[in-house]
Amino acid sequence: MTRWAPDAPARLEQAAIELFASRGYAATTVPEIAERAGLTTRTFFRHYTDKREVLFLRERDFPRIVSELLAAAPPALTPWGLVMHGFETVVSRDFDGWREGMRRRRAIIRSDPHLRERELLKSSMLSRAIEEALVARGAEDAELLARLGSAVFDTALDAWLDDDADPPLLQVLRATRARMLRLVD
Amino acid sequence: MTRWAPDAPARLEQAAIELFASRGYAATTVPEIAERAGLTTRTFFRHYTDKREVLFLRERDFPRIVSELLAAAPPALTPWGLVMHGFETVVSRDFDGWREGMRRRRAIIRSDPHLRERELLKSSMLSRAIEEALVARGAEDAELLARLGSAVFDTALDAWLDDDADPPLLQVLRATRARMLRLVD
DNA sequence: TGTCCTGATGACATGTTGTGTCATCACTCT
DNA sequence: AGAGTGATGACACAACATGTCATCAGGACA
Repeated sequence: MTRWAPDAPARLEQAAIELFASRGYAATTVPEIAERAGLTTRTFFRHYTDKREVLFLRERDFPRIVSELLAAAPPALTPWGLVMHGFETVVSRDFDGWREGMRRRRAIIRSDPHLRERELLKSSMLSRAIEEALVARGAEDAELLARLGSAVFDTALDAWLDDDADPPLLQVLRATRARMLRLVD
Repeated sequence: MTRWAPDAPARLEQAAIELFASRGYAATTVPEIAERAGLTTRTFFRHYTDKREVLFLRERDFPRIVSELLAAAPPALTPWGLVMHGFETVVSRDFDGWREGMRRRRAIIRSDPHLRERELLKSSMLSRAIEEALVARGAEDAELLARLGSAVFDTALDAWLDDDADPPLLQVLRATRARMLRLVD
């Protein structure tokens, strides 16, 4: 047990989500978030580089996770199969059950372009991690593959969050991948 | 002839590019940019909502242009053909010749995550415009098509800027589209 | 038991970004 | 000539973000 209440980052995240949801992102200030978490403004900025970042605590590990996943994947896969294998694995492990929380978070993010911007940067960093993992395995066209994979994944995620029937995300992802094949020529 | 020197937005853009290039994005302040353009800080923020935006003056018209292009495209095209038709048209009209300017701008944008973020938002807004144009023409899977198109376009643009042989962007775009077909399964 | 070290936090100061508000002044329209 | 328009200047100010030093609980170790 440490001297301070533990998990300052998580407490700040929780306080921020509550305030953003109730009075809006732009209308809540960092001092307000810090106070609700029982901390000071300065401490907020020690854990998060800026006000937007507090909504993306979970995303911090994504690039590393995907990177490890791709490095450990079966060697026989095609490059595109490898990319989709990574997404399918992480999706089966980490996503189902979080749907409601993700919906709430998405509603906040959609309410402000600054948050949308940060979300796009996170997605782009994930794409970059995929690209590097592909290069490490000697694949060609890593940049294009990573971007296409991200496009399919992001679209699947949106469809999953919008679908009130709440199917498994893995199923939506595979369907989106198949849709893509039918569309392009 | 107006009372003030014309083209305040363009002058601010020019001043900003010069300062960003010489001393870096983070190290130049808005008052410095404004002074170099012969204007005040307050006037800078009248023309640009924030410091990042000054690098994206040209992007303002993109969504409208693509939108009009897709609305006026031949009706016989497949949805994917329509998306790529839009990119191919705009690319042939507006891009060749700007390569050096775009390379300089890209170097600045890559130097700072805040600028990269804004660039991603612009790309996303373009994608959204494509999606809406597709919906207006009654296409299915508009979101996925727009995202895939953007992925191909962004990748082609990067390859074009990196290729010292300076081929026509249209050619690079078509090659990227073809590469994509070979990759996915 | 006492001392030193460590690391998270608080306290304070400060620079930068972004906005609200009102005044100014050249130009235009009538 | 006088009223209206619209871009800009001037000023005030809130919020964001960072640098720096002080504080203080707990662990390591003699």
